[in-house]
Amino acid sequence: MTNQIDRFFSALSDPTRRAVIERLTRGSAPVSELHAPHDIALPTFLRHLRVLEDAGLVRSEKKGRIRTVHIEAGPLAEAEDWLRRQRRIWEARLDRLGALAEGLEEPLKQEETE
Amino acid sequence: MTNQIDRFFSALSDPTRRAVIERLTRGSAPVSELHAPHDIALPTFLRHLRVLEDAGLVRSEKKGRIRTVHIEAGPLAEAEDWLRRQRRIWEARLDRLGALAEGLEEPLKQEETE
DNA sequence: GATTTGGTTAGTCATATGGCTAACTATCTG
DNA sequence: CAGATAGTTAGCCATATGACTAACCAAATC
Repeated sequence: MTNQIDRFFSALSDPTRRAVIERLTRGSAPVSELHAPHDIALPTFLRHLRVLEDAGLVRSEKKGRIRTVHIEAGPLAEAEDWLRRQRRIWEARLDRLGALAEGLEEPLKQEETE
Repeated sequence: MTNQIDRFFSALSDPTRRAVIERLTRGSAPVSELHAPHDIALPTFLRHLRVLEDAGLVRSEKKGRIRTVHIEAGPLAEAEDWLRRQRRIWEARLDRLGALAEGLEEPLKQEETE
C-alpha cells in the first residue's frame, strides 16, 4: 500500500477493524478493552490497531502501562466526500439520461446510452 | 473476504480500481477503453474489474465481442452511509464533551475524558 | 521484591493479492 | 476465408495480510 487513501479503504475492509472504529465513536478506550469482544490473540489484534493508526483513522498514546486509543475525524470525512462525489456525478448523469429519455434534451454526443 | 461490505472497501483500496470507478461515473465503457489509461497487462486489469464486480460496484454484459461495464449505485450510497453514521456519532460525542467542558452538562458516567 | 497485568516483539505459517506471459476463443472486417 | 480485434483462461511469481505461539518488558500491586 502506498498512499493514505489506499490505506484508509484497506483498513476498513476488515470487520474487526470496522468494529473497532464503531466502538471508538462511542469514546476512547484502552487496548485491552477494545480487544475484549474479539476472539483473536492480542498480538493479532494489536496489528489491526496498527493498521488503523497507519491509515490515520486512530491515534493512541501510552500512559503508564495503558495505551489509550481515540478515533481521528479527518479521514472519515474525506472518504465520505470521495464517495459522495462519485455518487453525485453518477446521479447527475442518470438525471441527464432520464431527461433525454423524455426528449427534453439534446442527445449527448459520443456517450453511450447505458 | 467474506461479506459484501468487506469486499466493497477492499475493492476501493486499490488506486487502479478507484480510477475505474471515477471513470465509470462519467458513463459506461467497454473493457478496452477502461483499460487504455492504465499501464498494466490486460489480464491483470480484467481481474481488477472482476473484483469490482464481485464487490457489487459495477455490472457488465457482453454483446458480440465487447463487454460493457457500468457502475452500480447502491453500494456507493451504503458505504457513504456507514461513514456518515460513524462520523456523526463521533461528532455528537465531541459536542457532548464540549458542553461538558463548559460545565453545561452532567459528567458522563464511566466514560473516559478523551 | 515477587507477581500480576497490559502491552510488545519476534518468528512462523497459510492464504490472498497484484503483477506477468503464453496460449486460446470468439467475433468482426477486409 | 485470413487476419485483426476484444476478451478470457491458465499458470507462475513475489509480496502482503491475518492468524498463531513463545518469549519478553515495564508498570502496578500484594
